Amino acid sequence: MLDINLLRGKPEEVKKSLKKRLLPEIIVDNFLKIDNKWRILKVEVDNLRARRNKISQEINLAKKSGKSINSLIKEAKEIPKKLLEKEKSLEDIGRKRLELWREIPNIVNDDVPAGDEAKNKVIKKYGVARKKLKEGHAKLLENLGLINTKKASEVAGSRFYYLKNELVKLNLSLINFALDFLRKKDFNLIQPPYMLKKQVLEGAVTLDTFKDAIYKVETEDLYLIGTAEHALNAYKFNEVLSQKELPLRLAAISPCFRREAGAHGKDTKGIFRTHQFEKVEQFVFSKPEDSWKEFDLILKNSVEMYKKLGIPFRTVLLAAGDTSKTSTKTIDLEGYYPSQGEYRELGSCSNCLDYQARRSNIKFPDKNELKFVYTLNSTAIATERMITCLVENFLQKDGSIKIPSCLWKYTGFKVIKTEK
RNA sequence: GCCCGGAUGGCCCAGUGGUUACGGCGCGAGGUUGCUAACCUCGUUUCCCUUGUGGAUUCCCAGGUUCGAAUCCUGGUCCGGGCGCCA
Repeated sequence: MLDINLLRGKPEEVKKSLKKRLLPEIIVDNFLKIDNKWRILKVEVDNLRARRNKISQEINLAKKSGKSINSLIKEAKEIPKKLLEKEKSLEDIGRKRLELWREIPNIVNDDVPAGDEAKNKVIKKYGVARKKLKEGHAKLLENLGLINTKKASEVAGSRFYYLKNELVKLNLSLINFALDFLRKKDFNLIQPPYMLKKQVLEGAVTLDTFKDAIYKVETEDLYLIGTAEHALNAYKFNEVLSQKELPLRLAAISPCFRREAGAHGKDTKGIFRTHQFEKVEQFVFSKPEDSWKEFDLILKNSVEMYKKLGIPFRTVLLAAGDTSKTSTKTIDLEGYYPSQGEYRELGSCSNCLDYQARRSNIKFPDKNELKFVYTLNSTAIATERMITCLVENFLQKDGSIKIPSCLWKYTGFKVIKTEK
């Protein structure tokens, strides 16, 4: 969430950002209205509490000096009644206020273009996107006997899959490649919890993500993570980090679970968009002044890995309307898909400033005050998604699939052959 | 799943119903001296307002009892120990 002083002091700045995101500016006024109400009520409640505390002290003093306390007690007994009512409405309004506050998205950075995804800006292209293909990854993998989505949808529903044989190894190889790569860059490797408590997950995501993307575990107060980012942000939930441990760079491997509620009919074939996939994720807790340096670092890591894999891809600065609510600026990495003649998202790199840290209460000491840290995240490799891109780009004339050389030591094979 | 014990400021730790939660370490600002450092003073939860010698809030979380709760009661979470179950 945003700094309360920014909301109160410079609401026009927040509105400007909302406009760039194509979101209604009125939510700022709605928040400020209720914030105002809350402040007035808070003063009333505080005053009543002050009176109560004072009388309690007087009772204590009178008792010690042996004076009569009956009349004092009588007055004191009146206060809780009045308080109860006021406290109740303070709480109700406070809850509503927090809800509205949390739904105001992060301020987008100055260089982020206004508008929807049509305004996304290509930054740089890597490799050559020239190959053409009739069949997409889904058909290719099925023909090779490497996936079975039919059985998966029968037993689990649409957007599930069975990976088979060499594809299982390829998937694990991508994971190991990414983990080794980041370990060499001194990232701390993490295998996090795959479920989180509601309160903790709310520290990383806004309500719309909750609604469309997150699975609830029915028997517990737990939710399946949609990405390791959630669990990595949670790694320091409610903590004060020391100056020394910043920047704290983490790389996690986890499955990701997504309901894809808002994506009906899109990318329904194969393993491009699924309810469950593996991803290696980079996450950084940083001091404010270092955050853009860290942003460049994790973006560069992702770019380097994609280069080693040898796929054609590009980096794209997302327009405000396409940037997630927690992020101030996001750069997507998009791989080229010969079957579609298009670039599609493989991962993204975001700077969330103190937006998540404020929600999750993660601070560090600076001078004689505690400040919120900045958080950043970037996809290293979302492996199933990456596989779809690899197979389309590395399909050979005889129907076999070439494996990038950086993966050989993990796969143990250099090509996936056609025979089943 | 059952029984027992625990959770207090950034960290460690004291505090069995009553004014301002004790002390140590760390950190920050300022200062003193014999300057590879020692010591002293002040500060170090969050929020609100009329910005000052102001008020509220804060002892794992949510309720409750009370004029008043870190302290008593109920429920929960997590940590440690014991028993049970288990891949």
